[in-house]
Amino acid sequence: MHWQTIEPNTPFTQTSLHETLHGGQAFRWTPLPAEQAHLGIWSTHVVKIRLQNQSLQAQSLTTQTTPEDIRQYLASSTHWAKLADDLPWRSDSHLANCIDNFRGLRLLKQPFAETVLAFLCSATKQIPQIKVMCENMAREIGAPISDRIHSLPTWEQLSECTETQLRKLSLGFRAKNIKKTADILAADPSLLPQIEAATYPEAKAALCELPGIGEKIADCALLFGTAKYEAFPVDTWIIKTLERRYKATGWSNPQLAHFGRIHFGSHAGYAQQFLFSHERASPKDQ
DNA sequence: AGGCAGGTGGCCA
DNA sequence: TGGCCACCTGCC
Repeated sequence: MHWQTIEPNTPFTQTSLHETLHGGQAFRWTPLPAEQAHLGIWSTHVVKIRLQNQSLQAQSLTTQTTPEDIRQYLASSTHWAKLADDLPWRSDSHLANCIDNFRGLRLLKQPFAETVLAFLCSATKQIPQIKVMCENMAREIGAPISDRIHSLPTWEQLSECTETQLRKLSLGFRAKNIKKTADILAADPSLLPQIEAATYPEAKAALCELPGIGEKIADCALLFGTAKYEAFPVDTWIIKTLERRYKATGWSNPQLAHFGRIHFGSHAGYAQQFLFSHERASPKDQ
């Protein structure tokens, strides 16, 4: 059990690492202030991460976890600085400011099935509540993987629960959607892998067929779970940003999504994450 | 005490 | 299409 270097000369700053792990892409990370580190859980992995002297280091608490598993989750081989430079910040001073404030921010590549589940929980919920729902599902349904730590349940495991059981996990009205989606996904285990392999428009259309998944949740699942960076989730935060800073007052959500794709380009979802982080951190700042 | 929160789906003009 | 509205739950 020791610290291993995951990325020497990492582009992360403490701020952008923190925002990447705790800013609403993933819901199973805990800050460890005493160690200046972060503890996270995905799939069957339990990992501590810290930034020290421009080096990103990790410690696996599960024996089967390799540095390559961690690099894949963190999308370490993606050239994030180049992706950010390709965004239209030269003609968009607000975007330039957001990129500056969160230099090194990136999009995680989480297990797709877990991302779909977490964002099915996200409807009209804030991050702390989504975390509680994920922990409840893991504790009560998921498989144990480490000392008092459980994986998120698989869709197969969820399909074996009743809606009533799920409601006890403070999922609220989301329980019905999760149950119905679980029945569909358990009956066809190839569906999510097929969606992940499809193009963005095909994948989004297929996801929106599932109960409780509309455009916003589909875009989040594709952006954070399949690395399809053209996905541009239109949520309450980005609506506020586009209204106030891009003068898009009174626009419909599809109009806002269209604007995002046109203005920010093929990696609009990456731009969205910078705007989202900035808006969340300083909603009133001009 | 009541409104609101990283939405979606149904219903009605 | 566009505008309600219900839907669980917890926090301010």
